[in-house]
Amino acid sequence: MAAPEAELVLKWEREQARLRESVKEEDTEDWQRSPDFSGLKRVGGVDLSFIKGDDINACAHLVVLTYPHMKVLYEDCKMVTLNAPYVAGFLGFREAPPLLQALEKLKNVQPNLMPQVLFVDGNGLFHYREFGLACHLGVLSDLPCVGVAKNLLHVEGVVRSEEHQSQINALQKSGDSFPLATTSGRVLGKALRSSHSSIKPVYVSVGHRITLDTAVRLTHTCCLYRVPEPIRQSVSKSEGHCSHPDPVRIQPRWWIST
DNA sequence: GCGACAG
DNA sequence: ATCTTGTCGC
Repeated sequence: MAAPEAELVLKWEREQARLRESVKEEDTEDWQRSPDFSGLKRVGGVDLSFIKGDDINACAHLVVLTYPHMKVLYEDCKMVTLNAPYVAGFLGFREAPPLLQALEKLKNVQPNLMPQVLFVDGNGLFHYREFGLACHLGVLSDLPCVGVAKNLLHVEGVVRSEEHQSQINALQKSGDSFPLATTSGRVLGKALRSSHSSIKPVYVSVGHRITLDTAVRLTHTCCLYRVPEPIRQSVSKSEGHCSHPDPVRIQPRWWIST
């Protein structure tokens, strides 16, 4: 019951190591060098959303927004069935295939709307083996990608310690950040206070074809709220565009006595 | 040894 | 990831 998982994980680890070699940690686009990102017109976001008791069926969502105004240019949502289980550290094998399909579809129907950078819900290089979902999608699509996680993954000495909490408390204003350094000293990501109204940071890391500093700066400019608009709109738009098993219904409020 | 562990 | 309910403040 638990045994077959081990071989799969070994196979996945080898695959991650192989794909890791293709990750580009540099700014490969002209707009990335510009102080105000001039030349950047389209930013994308991808996400999978689930319904309560079901962890194999999901809605794969892709949105493309204008930059810098964050107006919707394109949105696509499709119900998919996932083949791989959720295992922390191997999100890519579960979520990348349907998201790549969505990108492929966009390329076929509206190639002119292909995003110049993609925001991914999850980590990039800030990962056990420096190959999170954002790297996985980046390498396989060859699109610049930024990983933005809402929760801290415990990577090589980076943990939710009192030290970490005090660093969070020191983030005074939107745009402030601190590096996430492993025991060996390598900075794999940054915790960013992305909005004025939220003290809880997001964890930004390189997915592909972008530097960490550019990724953090770009993420900040795409945030109206804590979560960058491309990802936030993917999440919220999934309702109403995907088929839900049951329509909303009124529940009897049994706790009210009459 | 046990638990922690993106979505 | 997803569920739930109220509460607080601008």
